[in-house]
Amino acid sequence: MKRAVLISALHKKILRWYRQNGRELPWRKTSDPYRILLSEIMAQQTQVSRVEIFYTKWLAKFPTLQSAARAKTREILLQWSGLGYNSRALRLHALAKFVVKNYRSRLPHSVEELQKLPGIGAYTSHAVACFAFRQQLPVVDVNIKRILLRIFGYTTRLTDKEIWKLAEEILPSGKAYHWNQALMDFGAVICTARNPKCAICPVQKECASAFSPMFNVPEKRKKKEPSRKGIPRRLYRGKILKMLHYTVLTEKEIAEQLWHSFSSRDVLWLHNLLHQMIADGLLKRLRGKLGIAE
DNA sequence: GAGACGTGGTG
DNA sequence: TCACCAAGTCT
Repeated sequence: MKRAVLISALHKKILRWYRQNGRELPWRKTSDPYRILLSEIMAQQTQVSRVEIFYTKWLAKFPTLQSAARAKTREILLQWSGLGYNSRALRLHALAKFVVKNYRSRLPHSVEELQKLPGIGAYTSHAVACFAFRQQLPVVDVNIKRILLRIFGYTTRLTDKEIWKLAEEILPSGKAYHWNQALMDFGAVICTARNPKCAICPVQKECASAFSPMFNVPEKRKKKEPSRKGIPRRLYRGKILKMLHYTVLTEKEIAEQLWHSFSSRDVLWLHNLLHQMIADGLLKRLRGKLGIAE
């Protein structure tokens, strides 16, 4: 099949699938760049079904970029609590303050300017430029990457640059918004990471990997993450942050809440962890105790 | 560029 | 059960 014919078929079939099966998501009904940005930040490494809940709660508390900019760090972290990757909340807070102060509360439109803002990388900058400002740009997230690699049958590793180039090449003229949204839904529902639904896939005939037994083989074995007493370090960070939402504690008091018994080496380990959380802007020291950052 | 970063769902 | 996975970014 000629490439142009293949791409045309993909456009037609995937866009039709999307019209019939696309998810109804709150940020697809708004043109407010702040709301669209919020949804994209929240969706980073987070399932959309969980984002919806936090998105609604957040907007009830911080309906505008200005209101988020004015908020205390404690309120920001409290609203984010439970969603994960708490640094995203801090970066969004910093972004809001910066844009209110330097850009008259208006988000920049260009990918280049967006990407200078905290918490916005390649994916989010393109997503905001396309979804909020309707620019004809490709978007590459984990879904779209997976779909493209499968359909075009790439077995060798592609660099990020090559994937983005491919995404740009197949962008249907004038339909970037719906195409990008369609691909992400398609990846979440049909072309899933494990057990993709090839049997009901609308582009089964166009796909180089349909029914491939190579699915379900993890790409790379993840190296074990740092942990203490069998509990990953990042879980400690989450627990500690929640502990300190409404109070301040000494390092010893934190240790007592974490562990039934602990050694001096455990205390040193905890001290270093807290030091890192302070460096990350999550916590601060006050009168010998730890609390949420200002 | 590999590793760190939260939390909850899933096969 | 438990390792993988989820609209990535930063260092």
